[in-house]
Amino acid sequence: MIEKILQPANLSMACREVVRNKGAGGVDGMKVSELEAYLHEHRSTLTEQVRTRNYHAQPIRGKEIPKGSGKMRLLGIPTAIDRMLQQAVLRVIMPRYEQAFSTYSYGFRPLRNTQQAVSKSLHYINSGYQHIVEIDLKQFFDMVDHVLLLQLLYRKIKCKTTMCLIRRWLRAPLEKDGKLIKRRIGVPQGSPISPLLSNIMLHELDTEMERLGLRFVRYADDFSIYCKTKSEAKRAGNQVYIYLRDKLKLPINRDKSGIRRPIHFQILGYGFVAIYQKGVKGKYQLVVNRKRWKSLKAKLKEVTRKTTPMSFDERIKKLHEIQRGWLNAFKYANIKGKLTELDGWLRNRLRYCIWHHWKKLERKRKNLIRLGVPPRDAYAWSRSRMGGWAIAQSPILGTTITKARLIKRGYIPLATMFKTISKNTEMNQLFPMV
DNA sequence: CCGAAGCTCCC
RNA sequence: AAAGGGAGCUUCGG
Ligand SMILES: Nc1ncnc2c1ncn2[C@H]1C[C@H](O)[C@@H](COP(=O)(O)OP(=O)(O)OP(=O)(O)O)O1
Ligand SMILES: [Mg+2]
Repeated sequence: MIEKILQPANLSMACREVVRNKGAGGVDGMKVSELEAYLHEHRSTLTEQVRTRNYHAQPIRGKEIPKGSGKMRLLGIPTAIDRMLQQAVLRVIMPRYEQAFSTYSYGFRPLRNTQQAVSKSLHYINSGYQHIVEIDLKQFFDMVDHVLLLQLLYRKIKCKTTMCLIRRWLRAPLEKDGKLIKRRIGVPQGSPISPLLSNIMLHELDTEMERLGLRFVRYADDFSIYCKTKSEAKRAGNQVYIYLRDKLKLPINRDKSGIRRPIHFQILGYGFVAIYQKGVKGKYQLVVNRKRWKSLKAKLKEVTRKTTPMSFDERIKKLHEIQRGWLNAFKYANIKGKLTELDGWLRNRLRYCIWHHWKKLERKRKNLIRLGVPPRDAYAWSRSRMGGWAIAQSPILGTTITKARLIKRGYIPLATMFKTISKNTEMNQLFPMV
């Protein structure tokens, strides 16, 4: 197996992956842009070192980054060379595991996405499984037990050299502000193979849940179990909790875990609301959760700030990029109404930018006249002492810089873009060609 | 089919 | 600065 890993073609592809990620360097300071040259020069000595098990993984560089809620996430950044070798290993061992993994596991896996996970969840809920055990593991990557993991790995990987390589990556110390820290547990958040390793660990959990006959969806360390009754849910949650604690040595995150009804359940950025319709009872549909709406709004706000120096066309272009990306991520949610609401707000933001862009009183007056305001009123409004945001919401801009005019100018509202995206994906599902 | 850039999302 | 795995979309080039 190690020969397959070290094959020139495999190494080159591994190298390319690392280079195109454009990540920062590790403890040796080698930039990813220098990696290709390094490989050309030292490929034979490197591969020989690996083959003879004389290759020693370098320490990983520790770097704290903020994660949403004021907490920090400790990244473990391996050197460019280690990242390349890990990519090479990954490309070889990933397929061997893929076939074994559960169909209900969706995170970190090729050809699988959040949409599939969420659809499965919605399907369970709408089939009457509405007591949901939600579990998130505490500090998941940091808590993975090396010994246990290596045992699990050995079941499939009999190649000593490959195992040796992986063991050394797990054992590699973490360098943080000049000090080397020994690690006995944890897969580094930042190593190319870590996500796969984490799935190998939790594959055991998947197997156990399947054995218990549970309906579940797992996305990395975030998983949910769907039950018909509350007592069933309690029992399932307890069994799984015990299994994680005793067999896998993984603690759960008590705040993010519990038993929920669909309306209070959130998964992968989505939420659920009851379908309000005659003759339909106990069915739910997908919406986007509050947090994601907030972050979208914040992003749109950022590019429609008068102080952000950008031309109107640049703003539109930027807005479209953000809109397209976000809408494609949530195209399966029922969010038309909310989008229309946001569109109203966004139009006012744009009016605000335009008004501010006119700057001079005279220009304001002339532009208002050009847009059909009687000269007297135009004069009065142009001298108004109201703040920009108040003006933007006032009827004067609403009737002059109209929705139609904004659209003519090239702006595509969220709701419109959403419709187009939905239509296209619908078409693509019917005719998967083109 | 391959490559570059950009944007979004999940963990 | 800040790493990684995965998914989606857009534009451009071969
Ligand atoms: N940028 C990232 N965002 C979220 N998770 C990441 C990221 N990179 C790697 N991961 C991996 C490592 C995490 O252990 C795992 C689960 O993420 P998450 O539940 O958000 O944090 P956590 O389990 O490390 O801490 P917590 O105790 O807050 O749940 O996903
Ligand atoms: Mg967690």
